[in-house]
Amino acid sequence: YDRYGTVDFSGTARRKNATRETTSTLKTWLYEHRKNPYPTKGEKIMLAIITKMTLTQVSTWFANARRRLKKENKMTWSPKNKAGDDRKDENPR
Amino acid sequence: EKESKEEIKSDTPTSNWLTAKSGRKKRCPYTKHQTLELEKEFLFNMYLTRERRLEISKSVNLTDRQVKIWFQNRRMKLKKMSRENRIRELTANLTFS
DNA sequence: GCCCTATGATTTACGACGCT
DNA sequence: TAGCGTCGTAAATCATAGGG
Repeated sequence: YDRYGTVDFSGTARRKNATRETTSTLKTWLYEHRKNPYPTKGEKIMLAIITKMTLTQVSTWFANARRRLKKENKMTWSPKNKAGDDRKDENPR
Repeated sequence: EKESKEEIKSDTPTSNWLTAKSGRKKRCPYTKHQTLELEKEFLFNMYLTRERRLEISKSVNLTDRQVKIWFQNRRMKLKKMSRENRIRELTANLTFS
């Protein structure tokens, strides 16, 4: 228990769901890039800034979104190579 | 604290890991005991020698490869936590009055 | 308040690439 | 080449916000 720092101490960030605006922004990006829903690091940073989320949260959001879309048979992109992933064109690392 | 039935066979023990076709191995959550042992070792050293890794894998009943990957993932987790703490501190000093 | 389940985060397991 | 390193991700699982 207590995955986040302290057990409720007024002010200790407990997980919060994304706001409607944030979800809307990310869903829009996802839909516009449905053929390749893998934002590059630069794109993630941009999305993180406009949604006021952290880079990690943006990555997690996309990972969950892709997987849940796939589970509902709504995968609109090519399966990506095997598992794990594939190179991300622009400045890979 | 009773660990109920620990160390249950990890589906594919010694039998194979590569013999039966190469599907990706299904994720198998480690027991509290296994995690605790790995965590203790990590506290001692973040990087394992081949010998040490072999000993550990035997003691927690995981494959050599699983232990190697566990340490790799653990180091990534540590790096992520450090990053977050750094930013948290920075933000706190900026916001605190 | 008491379930639920949708959602964000964490835990295993790899593939691709790096370096020695 | 062998072999272990990091990085990004998939998939499964976990924890709990939040709405009925």
